Amino acid sequence: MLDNFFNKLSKGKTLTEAEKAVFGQHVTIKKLRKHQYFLQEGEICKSVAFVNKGMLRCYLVDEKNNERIIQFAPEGWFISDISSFISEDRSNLNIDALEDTELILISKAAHVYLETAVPEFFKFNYTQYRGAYIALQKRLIDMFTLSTEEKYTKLLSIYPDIMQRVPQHMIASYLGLTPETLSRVRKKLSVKKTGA
Amino acid sequence: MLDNFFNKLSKGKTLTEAEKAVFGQHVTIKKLRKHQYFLQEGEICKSVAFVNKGMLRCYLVDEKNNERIIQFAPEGWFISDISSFISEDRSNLNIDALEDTELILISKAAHVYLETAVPEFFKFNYTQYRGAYIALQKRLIDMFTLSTEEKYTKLLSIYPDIMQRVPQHMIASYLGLTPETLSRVRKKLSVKKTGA
DNA sequence: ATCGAAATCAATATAATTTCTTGATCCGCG
DNA sequence: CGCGGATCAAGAAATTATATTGATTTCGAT
Repeated sequence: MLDNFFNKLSKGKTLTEAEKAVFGQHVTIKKLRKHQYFLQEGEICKSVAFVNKGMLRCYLVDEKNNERIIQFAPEGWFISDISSFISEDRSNLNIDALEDTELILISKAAHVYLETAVPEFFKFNYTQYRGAYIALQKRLIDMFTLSTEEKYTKLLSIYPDIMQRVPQHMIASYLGLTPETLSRVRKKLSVKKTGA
Repeated sequence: MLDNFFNKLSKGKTLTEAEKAVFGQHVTIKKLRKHQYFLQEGEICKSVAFVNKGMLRCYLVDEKNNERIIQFAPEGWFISDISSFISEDRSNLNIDALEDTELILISKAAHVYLETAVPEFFKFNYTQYRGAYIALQKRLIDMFTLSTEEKYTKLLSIYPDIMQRVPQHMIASYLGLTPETLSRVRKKLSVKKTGA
């Protein structure tokens, strides 16, 4: 059940059976159907979720009422509104399932406990946040420097798997484009390849 | 905003403006998208919902993993797992939205308060439960005594509106039939009408 | 034991909804 | 001005949900 989770955590090192057991006791499984929310605007985010199966998206709703996608999270990824999780105030993000999904939830208490009880977990989180920070910074820079076309092709090359599973209009939303514009960019690209 | 709600409550009598204001303070609005849960198995039901717009269904999942629909709730109806609401233990029912829906939620504290503060509300609930009890008893009797065909036609005649808005396989589930069987019953009926 | 009502299994048809594309037009900015 | 992209509107294409049908099986009541 928790195998994917353990593999992810112990990348490189291995967890002892005792440590695995500790996780087993502090973690809960939750299944979401497609479209179901993990977190809704206004709620306090009570846990960090490891995606064991399926896929989620994290988005916010802007003034004009369109959904702006911040992040996708397929199997093997963690997702949460860390800000809300840590400071325990109301989230302005929404996180919902793009497919039927299975999550492994780590509550705040569990999180705190596990970080001390399993040093490996602490280190893991450290690496995780640092990595996430770096990735986000890159994304920000790309947003400033790349052309729309480049943003899209780069995205494709980094997450080809995700891009296949997600409807185009969500990719557009992730890139900050309208679906129409993305459709046209794709057409242009395919012409490039096909033609001379 | 709360007009439908007040109309329903004050059927016959009229609420004073003061009373309406009291309601306004103790009640919250919640919007659900199609498919979204109001209550999920395992949770404690924290409020009674008045359906202001849209429609919900209440169902349980049986041993064989099929959904058995207990109740539909279109606009103007109340829905909740009263058992869980009153005794505050985990529900084994699921309630979700069949359409985009707007609910008016009455928390337990609000419910208790309002019943004393607004005698009209107390009486209303009294009538409501009594009526619900009677209706349920009738349904039970019908389940025992009517043929499948009769159950279906009776359902149609009592809730023609609901039957139109709900997919057939859910009606089948409500009647305890497979979708195939219901489809055949309907065919037989239409032949009856059309033919000689 | 057997008849009939309904379940089950499998395939297909139909309908509804989502997703994608395209054209026309407009808008802001360097 | 001219470019990149938004907006609006209409269709097309694809996917998913819903409904029907036939063949076969199960099971309780006669």
